[in-house]
Amino acid sequence: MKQRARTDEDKQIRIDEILESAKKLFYRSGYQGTTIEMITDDAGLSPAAFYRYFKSKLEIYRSLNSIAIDVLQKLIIEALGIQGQTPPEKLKGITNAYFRFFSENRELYEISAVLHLGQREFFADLEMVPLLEQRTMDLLSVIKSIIDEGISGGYFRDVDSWSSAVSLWGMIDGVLLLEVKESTGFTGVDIKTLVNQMIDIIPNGLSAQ
Amino acid sequence: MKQRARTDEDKQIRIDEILESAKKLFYRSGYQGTTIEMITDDAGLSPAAFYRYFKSKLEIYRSLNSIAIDVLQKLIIEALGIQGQTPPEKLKGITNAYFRFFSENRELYEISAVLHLGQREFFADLEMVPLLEQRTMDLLSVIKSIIDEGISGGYFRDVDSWSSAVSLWGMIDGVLLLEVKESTGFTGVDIKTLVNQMIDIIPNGLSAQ
Amino acid sequence: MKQRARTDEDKQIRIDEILESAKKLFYRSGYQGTTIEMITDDAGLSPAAFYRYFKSKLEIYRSLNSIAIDVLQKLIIEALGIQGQTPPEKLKGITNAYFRFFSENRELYEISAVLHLGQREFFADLEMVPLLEQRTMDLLSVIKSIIDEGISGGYFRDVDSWSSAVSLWGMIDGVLLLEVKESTGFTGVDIKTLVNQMIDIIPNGLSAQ
Amino acid sequence: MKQRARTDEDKQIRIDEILESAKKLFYRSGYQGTTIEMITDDAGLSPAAFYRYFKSKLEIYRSLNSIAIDVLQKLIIEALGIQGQTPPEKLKGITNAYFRFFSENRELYEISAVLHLGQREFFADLEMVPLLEQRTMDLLSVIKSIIDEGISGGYFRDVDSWSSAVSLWGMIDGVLLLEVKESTGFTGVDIKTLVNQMIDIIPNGLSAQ
DNA sequence: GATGAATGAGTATTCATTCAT
DNA sequence: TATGAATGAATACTCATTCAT
Repeated sequence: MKQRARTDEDKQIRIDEILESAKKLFYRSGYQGTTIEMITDDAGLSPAAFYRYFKSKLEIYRSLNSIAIDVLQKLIIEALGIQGQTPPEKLKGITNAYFRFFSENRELYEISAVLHLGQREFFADLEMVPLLEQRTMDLLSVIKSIIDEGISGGYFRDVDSWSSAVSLWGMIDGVLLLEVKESTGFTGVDIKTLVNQMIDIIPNGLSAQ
Repeated sequence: MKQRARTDEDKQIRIDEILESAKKLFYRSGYQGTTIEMITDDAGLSPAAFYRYFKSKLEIYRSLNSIAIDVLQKLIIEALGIQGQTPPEKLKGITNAYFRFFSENRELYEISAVLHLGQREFFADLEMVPLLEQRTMDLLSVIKSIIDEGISGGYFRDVDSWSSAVSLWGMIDGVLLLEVKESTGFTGVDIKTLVNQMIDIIPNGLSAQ
Repeated sequence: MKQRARTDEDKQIRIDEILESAKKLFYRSGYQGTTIEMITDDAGLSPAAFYRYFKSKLEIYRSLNSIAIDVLQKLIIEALGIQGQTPPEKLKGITNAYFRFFSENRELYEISAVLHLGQREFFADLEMVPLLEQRTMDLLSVIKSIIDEGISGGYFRDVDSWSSAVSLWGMIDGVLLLEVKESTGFTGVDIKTLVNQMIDIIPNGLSAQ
Repeated sequence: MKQRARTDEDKQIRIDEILESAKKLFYRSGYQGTTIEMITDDAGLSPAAFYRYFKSKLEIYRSLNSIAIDVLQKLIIEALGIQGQTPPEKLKGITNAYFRFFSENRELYEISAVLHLGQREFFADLEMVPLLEQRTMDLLSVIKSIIDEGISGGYFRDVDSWSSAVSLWGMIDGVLLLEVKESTGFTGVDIKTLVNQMIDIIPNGLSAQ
């Protein structure tokens, strides 16, 4: 039997342990492939104990999504906090921030960006969707305003800033997914190279002068 | 009771019916959300009959993946068959071919590009993965050779053609995923616009002259 | 493994076997006290097989209630079918019919009249309540019309026929419940005697002339 | 944290609080539907503390049964305490006393008369059952002696007093159960009317002179 | 004496797959 | 060949009760 969590601090530690186990296992085995028992085994608890800390499997999944969004947001804010950047530098900064999120928090990345693709079940959870959409909109707005700033500053040509922002977001995510799909393995190109390639193509394009 | 499949042709028809049902249902309900019984009900068969034609649920899923990649390959070959295209036109053609695959074969697209993300189970297969990888490599090689051709023909600047090819592939996929993730809905930008935006950005970049 | 139910007749037999097991066990152990496993063990099946025949535990419970009501109704119709009865004889006939239902179908009696007392859960099942209420109203209407007939025929004094009918129904049920509560045991009076006593008291009262 | 119960009096207060919570919750949610945690939450205690005062869930349920029968007995003694009543008046008094118990202590009524019907678990108790039976016998004896007194005093005809007593007890209970079963609702007759109807029928019967 | 964390034993239900006919 | 009945193995979640502090 696991030592009891007596203080509030102990309790938080216990919650964190469970979250950590769940994060690892969701990443490794997916949502459906992870059972409460796997999580509690990993955390050294009985399955029943899980329910003292989380009210359902979906709830812990949701918690991890929230955490993921917070982590990503913090990285992006940090990237934009550097003074005196030009709009192209800022775009590059955001791309790198997302890449950092991906590489330093791979488990959270997959949980928040990958696992629910094609799982209607999650979208049935009405609580989570608006949160995710709102956060995504926030990020897209930031990108849009950088593009606008770039256009009026003469850095970028006069593209439609909103659809460009959305499309860029998709492109970035798509490149990172290559690693998830293990395409980096069989193509023999590491993800960092691919991201850099994209960072080069997006502002400059492929065309010769 | 369904009539018996006596000839090989009958058998193929039966297989196709099952595949059709499975395709529809995997798309609609996801992999886990689709049961063998749902598939056989839809195809007008008994659950047991399923196992005469496919050895497991995973196997039919893999078959659909194979089909998907065949369809995509055919569309790409078709796009490249047009005579007298410049390399930029060819790249655009490939992008559009993939987009056609996405819009005209949405079910196959999701099955091959989305549903198994985050499902290790799928990748654990020893037989299927090399096949899929080989097919992907073929497509990437085509893109690479177009880029090479573009570079030597003075259309493109001197980028690394292989990593550019891989990275482009990811970018295209990422934009299409925006529709899957229903991001087109809440951002209010339709997928065609996003693809066009990308088709503009990839050769030309965002930068002003 | 149990022999398979191949024909429709076999299937009905299987359903009946399961119903029989469930009836016995619900009677013996109550609703909550009976598990699907107990039922299928008794019927010689696996728990999973249960769900081919009934969609849930509540559904089989509901089926048994329906059966109970049908049996009771048949007995009452039979009792009233005898020609040339006076209203007091008819009332006595109904009481005896209910008593027959009780003694010959004790399990169904408890399932339909006892088990759901004090279990809010059942009343949450919106499908069953109207059915039970409708059938009860039907029976009460029959009693009421007998009383009316008795009053106009000079057999009974001028009581309010509806509230008398309802109240009589309660009184009859209450006496039968004495057996359920095992009060007949420790009081040393058998249920038949108690019913007869009631059959004497209801028309004649306790008072001396 | 609840203050500690130091004196015996404190302890009794604590016990009463728990009983009060349990009474409310058993009535509201039934026996199975009530959890120890619900009770202790309501009483402002920890689950573990419950077990200092009661040895099990069943035990507190039984305690409430004991209390119920005490309350009922007191009301009946009170009813019979009125001087100069004839036997018919006494019988009516007892019926009204039981009705008062029902309407003024509805929670205890349901706990003692309803909730455990069909729950063998409850009757499996070796200690409680004799107590309840003894108390019931006491009440029945009182009724019997009133009937005897009525017979010898010329008020009642010469019925078997013991079986009449038992049967009357059942009839009274049956009418009250109509309210529990919510039959008063759909029949549109209130319980007071039904009880009065019964109070009229029992001495006088239905028959015309 | 009091707490609340921890758990064992349970429960209804699901589903890919097999097998008797 | 085709069927659909049958099932083993899961699996999320619950709750009375215990126990370390």
